[in-house]
Amino acid sequence: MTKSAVTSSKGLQTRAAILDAALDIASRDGLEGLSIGMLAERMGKSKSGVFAHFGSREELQIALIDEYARRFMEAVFLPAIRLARGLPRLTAMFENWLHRVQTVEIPNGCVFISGAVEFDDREGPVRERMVTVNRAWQREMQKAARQAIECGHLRADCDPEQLVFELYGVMLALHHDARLLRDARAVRRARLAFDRTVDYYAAPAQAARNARRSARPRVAA
Amino acid sequence: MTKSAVTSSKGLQTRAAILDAALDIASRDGLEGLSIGMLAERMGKSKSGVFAHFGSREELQIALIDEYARRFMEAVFLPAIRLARGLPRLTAMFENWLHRVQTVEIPNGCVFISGAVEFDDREGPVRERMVTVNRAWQREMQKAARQAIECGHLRADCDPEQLVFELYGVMLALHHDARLLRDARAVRRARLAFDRTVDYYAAPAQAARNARRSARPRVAA
DNA sequence: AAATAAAACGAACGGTCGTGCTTTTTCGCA
DNA sequence: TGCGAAAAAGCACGACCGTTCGTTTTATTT
Repeated sequence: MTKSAVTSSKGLQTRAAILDAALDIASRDGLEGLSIGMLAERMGKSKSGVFAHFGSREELQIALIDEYARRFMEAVFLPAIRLARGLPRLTAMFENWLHRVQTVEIPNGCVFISGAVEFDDREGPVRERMVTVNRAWQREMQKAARQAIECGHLRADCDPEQLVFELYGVMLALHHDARLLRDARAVRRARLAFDRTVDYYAAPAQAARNARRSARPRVAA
Repeated sequence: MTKSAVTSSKGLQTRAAILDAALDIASRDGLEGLSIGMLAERMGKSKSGVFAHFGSREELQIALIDEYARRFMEAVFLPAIRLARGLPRLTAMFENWLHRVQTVEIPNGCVFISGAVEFDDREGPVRERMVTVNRAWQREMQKAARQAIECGHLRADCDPEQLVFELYGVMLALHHDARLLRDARAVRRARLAFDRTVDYYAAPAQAARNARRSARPRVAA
């Protein structure tokens, strides 16, 4: 369903299957916790057979990051572009994100978060890729925020980068409370924080129009 | 200076020294990235000699969590109790935290964060201890928030747990941007987010009194 | 169906891991 | 100064790690 695109010729097909299983493990145990041995065992294949598809553990990790980012963008940002620019689209992005967190990231873990923590003070291509994909989604969200300003939904003095910084903080806190502390109220807290943040940056005219807890559709793909 | 308390009889003395070096490694590479071998090499001691002080790797990790939590509380919360209850104390806590982040956590890493990510879906005593120390500082900060409400500095309808949730999100975003993305503006962003949050929850009378970016002392120990 | 290419396998390498022993060194005290 | 206890060292173990290589099994093409 969310598997990677159309496959061809056996090779790419099993490569995709490996990537799929690897994402499952890496989400749980992190990119460093993922070992080729356990990945092979889980797939009922030999270690060397699995290994050959990527050439090195590092390239496997990079492929994992790319695939995870692809799914994230597809689930969070892509469906939102069908909505009107401005606050509707920004809100939809947040809701899509929240839905993804509840359905896949809380049960399985998030590679963006574990990867960031694991590689934030380690040099090399894995770290660099991590930075790249992070910048990519941040840019996307900043663009949506900027459009909300242009539409007059958010105040002109609202800094898009600051807004995205704060919203990502909400997501990180959500992961922390939901996964480590197993606090069921975390999702509600995250929504409240989002509302409060948007409310703060909302243009006066728009703020009055916000019926405080309006309906917010999550746009499905 | 911030070494652990008074030591006695060689044994506890070297144990403290090991803990000190281990904290350095664990901050960088996480609790799982810390190995007894590299710890021994770094100290110029034998693996088994280091090992004997803790009995198991798990107990070493737990001792590390405790020591890290002790230092955190000592640096962030303890100095703040000398200030007046309410917003002054809450603000001091945040500033002390921010100072610690800049001086030790950004350069070295944070065990609370890496530990949370590493153990959030793994059962066992290490995870449990992680939860315990997390709850401890959250309770402390919630208390400060509650007092700020009682003092009339924050609105009566402000939920202390929600406030702490949001403030921790700010800290997590700070770590992310400062460590992974190496964004020097992260600290400024965190302060802005704190101001905005407190401003939002501030009681009307207090809000007017806030001269927007007032002096905020960081209370030294 | 035969020939060629791609994929999976199995065994082995050098390393590092945590941990259990036994022995040696060092310390604290009478 | 010497003796008992505590601390450190040395060594070995089984397990798992990523990786390499030669072989065998599958796919694909002629």
